[in-house]
Parts: sequence; structure tokens; C-alpha cells
Amino acid sequence: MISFLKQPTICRNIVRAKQYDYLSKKIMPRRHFTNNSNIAAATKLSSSDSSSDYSSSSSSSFIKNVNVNPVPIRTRKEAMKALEILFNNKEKIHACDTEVCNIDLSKQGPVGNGQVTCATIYSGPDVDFGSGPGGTLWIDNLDESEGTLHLFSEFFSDAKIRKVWHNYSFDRHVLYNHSIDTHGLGGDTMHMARLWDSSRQKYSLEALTMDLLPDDFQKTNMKELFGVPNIKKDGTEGKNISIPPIEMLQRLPETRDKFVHYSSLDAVATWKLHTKLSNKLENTTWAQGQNMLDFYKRYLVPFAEMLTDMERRGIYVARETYLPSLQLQAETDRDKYEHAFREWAKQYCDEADRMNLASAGQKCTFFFGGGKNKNPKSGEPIPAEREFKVENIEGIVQEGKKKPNKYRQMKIKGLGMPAINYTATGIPATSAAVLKQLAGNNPSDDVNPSYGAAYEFFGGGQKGKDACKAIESLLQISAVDTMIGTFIKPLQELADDDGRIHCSLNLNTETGRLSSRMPNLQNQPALEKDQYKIRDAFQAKPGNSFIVADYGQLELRVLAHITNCKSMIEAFESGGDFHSRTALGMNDYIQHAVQAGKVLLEEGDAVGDKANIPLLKDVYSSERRRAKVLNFSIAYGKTAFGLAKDWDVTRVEAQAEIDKWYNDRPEVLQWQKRTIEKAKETGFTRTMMGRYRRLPDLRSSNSGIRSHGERAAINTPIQGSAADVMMMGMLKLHTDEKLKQLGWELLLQIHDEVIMEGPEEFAEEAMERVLYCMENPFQKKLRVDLNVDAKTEKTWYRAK
DNA sequence: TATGTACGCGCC
DNA sequence: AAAGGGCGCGTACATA
Repeated sequence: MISFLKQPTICRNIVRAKQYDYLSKKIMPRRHFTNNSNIAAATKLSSSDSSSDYSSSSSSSFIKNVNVNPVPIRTRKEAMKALEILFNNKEKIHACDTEVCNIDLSKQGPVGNGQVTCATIYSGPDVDFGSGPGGTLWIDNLDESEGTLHLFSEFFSDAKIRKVWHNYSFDRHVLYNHSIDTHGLGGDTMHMARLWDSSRQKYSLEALTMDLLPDDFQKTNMKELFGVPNIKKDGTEGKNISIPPIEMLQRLPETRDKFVHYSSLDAVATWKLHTKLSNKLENTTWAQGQNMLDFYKRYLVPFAEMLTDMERRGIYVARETYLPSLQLQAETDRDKYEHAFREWAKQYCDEADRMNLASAGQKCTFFFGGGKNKNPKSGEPIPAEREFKVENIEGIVQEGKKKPNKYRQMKIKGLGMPAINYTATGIPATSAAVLKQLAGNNPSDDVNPSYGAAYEFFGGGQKGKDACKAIESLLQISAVDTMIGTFIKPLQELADDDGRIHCSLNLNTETGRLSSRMPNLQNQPALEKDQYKIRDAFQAKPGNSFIVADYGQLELRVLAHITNCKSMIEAFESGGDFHSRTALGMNDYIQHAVQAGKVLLEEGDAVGDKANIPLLKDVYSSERRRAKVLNFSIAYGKTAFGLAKDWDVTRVEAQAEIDKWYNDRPEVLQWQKRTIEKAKETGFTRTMMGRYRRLPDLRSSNSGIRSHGERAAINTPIQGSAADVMMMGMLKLHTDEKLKQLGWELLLQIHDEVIMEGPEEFAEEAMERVLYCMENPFQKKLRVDLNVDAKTEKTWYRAK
């Protein structure tokens, strides 16, 4: 039997730790409250000598050694003078930054949310805005100065004037909230830093400034500058520090000057970082006679600008006409499953009604507490019972107390079932895969039920059957909860007044893929798993349609191209179903069956008198499925150990399958060896378009980490090159004159798939162009053709 | 009360 | 000693 149990890995935890580090920065950018305090920088700044002539603030002692000489712009007259200087320096690079209020970044994105309280511009050490060369412009846009910013609209929207930003997407959107449509992206220091070194932990302006700019130019974070201790109930100062709202810092006389200095400094830091990063990229080879800055400017800058267009557009979800009924249906289902499970569990657990079915800890104790289960890491037995805190809705009064407490302890006793699998920390896992093993594949089927481990444990018979059915209900509860909590609800909450969702599309991955946040639109339930048809909520406007186009086997085609593998190239050249062909190559008896005309390789063969012959994928479906798994596993660097676990076969058997795969494709094995070798020498691996991924893990003393690095060394060229193909394809789609003329625009990208929206009447015409653009992302052809499948429909669900 | 960690799960 | 790459995010729970 195939098991899908996933082993916990230390690698995953390493990667995860990094994600959180990064996320805390992403969720709370520099404008927000909770930046980590930078004690080192603060100490350095406050202890250095006061040679600065910065004199506009009595509280400026915080920032002594960085002189930004801000020129405040509050009136039309001042703005006109500044604009004249800006336009006289058209050819220069201008670093810009905004400060924003009225936005809660933990709940909403910048499209349609947030107002700019001020903007700062720094145009380099030569430009003099009136405070001497190298001063900054500080454009006030609050209170009586509101509207000043808009006077600069022409400057921001001029495509010929290069502006550089840190996290351009955010600024572009908030400026658009003031009807300022920026163009002329000169660079985004966040993207440049990612391109220069994609394995950094932090990409915040602060972290980059600290690491890349000289010690005498450093940035102090907001918490350091403006943080005030929270006042506790008793009136004393608490330990937590919060930052007053932006608009308050800008208004209050005691913080105003410091704030002006702080925000101006961000623009200066961005400018200096841009210079520094340009230099670094310039000194990195891209291709013959060209450097990474060339690559950045030619592809990544237009790509980044395009991503903000997509974010701004958003995608419509039927928040009012569809999602609520969907939610109701899901909640009804949930209640049904919940009732079924609790009724069963009551027989074994007094507090079954109060158990939190979303708690892994409680489920773990209930099923696996006691018995012979031991933590494989620590050797400790799993406790036979545990207490959990629950709300005291029963109003139980504790002994010796007069009134009931708000919370009470609830005891769960373990059934002592043998654990199926363990988490990374050595606790019995209660994942869906584990519960599935307990319940069996199909315990509720009337005709042909199949039961899992719980059947035997409860002594078989009716009791065993009931247990399996109950656990299946529990499984359903988790599944439905995920649907409601991760998809159905957030989609409704995040839609704007027009029902459109504006996720943030980030260039923040190690491999060059995009990621999507708030919400993540790249993990919406797909196909069969989309039991509630959530993708039907994504709809085109009346009169419009979607085109959903995806690359078929993109990564495998890329693998074939990169490795120049004869057998793979041939398989793709002959067309048809790649996985069937792999299965054919790996099993003699399938070859015989095909040669004897007993089965057909693929659907295209079912013509004329062969129409009634069955297909390989139907007759040998398990072989094909295995071949498919193997195809992907090898691209990811899976080992015989992992494959053996997945397939529930011995390691030797798994290795034999792998060997058979490589036998037909020796170039792949050679390439993998060569690539790891080279990565160890150079410390990096590269993609087709020449992007680098540094792999410091390859030099780790921890062999687990090292192996992870080796797998990354061979996976990144595949995944990253696939991302390259997609990026180039999207740039073609974006710049295609015909598509523009027909009114078709990109909305989303899901790694190997794009969603476009446009007038229904031109859908067929547009589709032709879409196919052409995506199939020809490069001037040069790859060694295998790219296969694009496109469909036009009214909803995302229907277009698959 | 706020924050970090662990677990688990959705997608390609 | 671990044992498939890349993501984002909701929930529970421990800790400060």
C-alpha cells in the first residue's frame, strides 16, 4: 500500500526558521510597530561624537552622524521650486520613500488602503534642494499640507525619470491611493538584494543598510527612536514598547523633527543601497560580456513593475453571490461530522464534548496517550492522560472557591493506540495521513468498506467499524475546517468594495519563483480536492472571460533541456503522455503489451480500428502513477529511503526502480553529479537565465544540512529555470501589442499557470496569442518544445 | 497580553 | 545522521 506519511525533517525546520525571520519583516515593514530593536546600531549612534551640524531638532542627538538636511515642502510655491530642481536633474537616480497611516498591515494590503503622510526624495550627493548638495526633499502631505504630494504627480509618473525604492510595490499602491500612478521604476533594492544573494535571512532596509553600508551610515529603527513603554493598568510602565501612530509622530512638536529626519534617512539609505547593490550586480557575471545588473534592468525591473500592475488589478471573487452559501454548506457538513465524532468519542472520553478537535496535542493524548508509545527522541513514554485548559462554560466551581473560574482544567485519558508516525519533536503525529491509517481508506462504504488500524484495536466487529467511521469523521472535520478557515473566510474578508482581491506577489524565493500573500492565491484548492468548488468563486467580470493557460510538465521539460537527455527529449518530441512513456520504458511487460497491440500508449493512438483498445494509463494505472511519482521525485533529489517509505517497499526495491529510471536517462545522473560537484567548488548553483543561488549549506558541518544543500543544488536549476521560463512568458504576454489591443490582461500566476482576463468576444483571438507568447518565451528554442494548454471560461474552476 | 514555536496542510 | 524542492498561513500552546 502506498503511504503518504511525511517524515519530519530537520531541513524543513531550518528552512522554516528562516521563513519566520523573513516574514516578521514582511508583515511588519519598516513603517510598522514591531521591528526588532537594533541595540548594536543604537549604541553605536548614541556613543559617537556629535560632529553633526544637524540642528533642526533638540532631540536629534539620536542621529548624530548622518546628515540628511531635509528641505520641507508644504506649500505650492515650495513644491514648484522643488519640481524645477527635480526636472533639471531628470537623468539622475532618485530614491523615494513614503510614510503611511490608516493601514493595518496585518489585516490589509496597500491596494486601496493607507494614506501617505509624507514622501521623501533623495537624488544623490550632487543635487541641492536648497539645503546644500546632498539634501533631501521632505514632502508633507498631512493636515494643511494635504495635497502637496499630488503636485509631484508628474514627477512620479514620468516613465523616463528613474526612481528607486525599497519594496516598490507598497509605495506604488499607496501613492495610487492619491491618484498618483508611478512609472519609471529604476530599481527596487529589495529585489536587487535578493538577486545578489537569495539566501540572506533579512531583506529589510534596516538589515541591508547594516550589512552593506559603512558604519558611519546607519539607520536606527522606529522602535529605538519613537518607542514608548506601554502603560499597565496600575499606571506603571510595562515591558512592552509600542510606537505611536505615524500621523502622531509627524504632528507632535516633540517628535516631528526626528520623524522628518528618520523618513528622509530612508530615502538616503535606499539611494546608497541602490548604488552599492548596482555595483555588486555589475561585478557579477551574467553571460558573455554582460553582468547581473544588465539582467536586472532588462528583465527584473519590467517584471517587477508588471507584478504591481497585476496586484493593482486584483481578481474578482463572488463574495456576495457565492461564497456565503458555500460557507454555510461547509459549516453544515462540519457540524454533521463533529456530532458523529463526539458521539463516538463520548464512550471513551468523559470530556469528548469539550475536546478541541483542532488541537494536535489533545488528539494525540486521546488516541496515543499511554500504551507502549514512547518518544523516540527522548525515550519518555507518552503520558496516559493530560490536562488542558478550557473555558468553564459549565460553571463548575472549584473546591474551596465560591465563584466559578473563567477557565477550568479538562482531563483527557489516552486510548493507548499504537502510534503510526511521529512529529519532528518525537510526539505521535495526528496528521491527516495518520488518521487515514487509523480509519482506513473507505470505512463508510456500504458495498466494499476498507478499515484501518483502529478496526483491530477496537476488537473488530461493530466496535471496530464504528471507530473507523468516527475517525474518518474527524478527518473530515479537519479538512472542512481548513477549507473554511484558510480559503472561504479570508476570501470574503480580503475582497475590496468591488469584490476584488489584491494579493501581494512577491519576488522573495530562493529559486526565483513568485510567492503570493494576503491572501496566498497560489494554494487555492485545485481540481478534485476542491470539493466545495472554491475556484468557482473566482470569476470574470460580466462581458469578460478568463484564459487559464498552463505549461505541461514544465519542470520535466526543463530537466530534459538542461541535461540534454536523449531519452527524455525523444519522449517529449514524440508527444503524448510523458508519464505513460516513462512507465513503458520501465516495465518490459508493458512494452510487450503495447507491441502486441493489447494496449495503446496514449489517447492520440485511439483512431480507426484501434478505437476500442484500452489505454496504458487505464490498464497500467498504478505503473503510470509510480512513473509519475518517480519523475518528480528524481527532479527533487529524493532518495531510495524516502521512496521506499512512500511506496511501502524495501529500500533495495526502491533503489532498483530508481536505477531503472536512470538507466534510460544516464545524462540526468551525470548532470546531477556534475552540478553538485560544481556547486561545491563555486558555492552556488544557477538557473537557465543565469540567476545565482548561493548554497552556504554545502559547507555545513551538519550532514543533514549539507545533503539539503546538495538537493537544492540540483533542484534550483530545474525549479528556478521553470520560473525563468514563466517570467519570460509573462513578459511577452504583458508587452504583446495584440493582447493589449484586445484588452486582455494578466491577473495571476501560479508557478506554471497564468490567469488572464479580457473581453469574452476576443477570447479565441487572445488565446492564440497567449499560446504563442508562452510557447516562445526566449528568442532561442529549447531542446524540447514547451507545451501550453489554454482554456477560456467564466470561472477559474471551469477553466481547468 | 503579546510573541515565538510547532504542527499541519493548501498549492506547484 | 537524515532520508523530495519551493512557498504562505491558521491554530494551538508555551513563554515572556
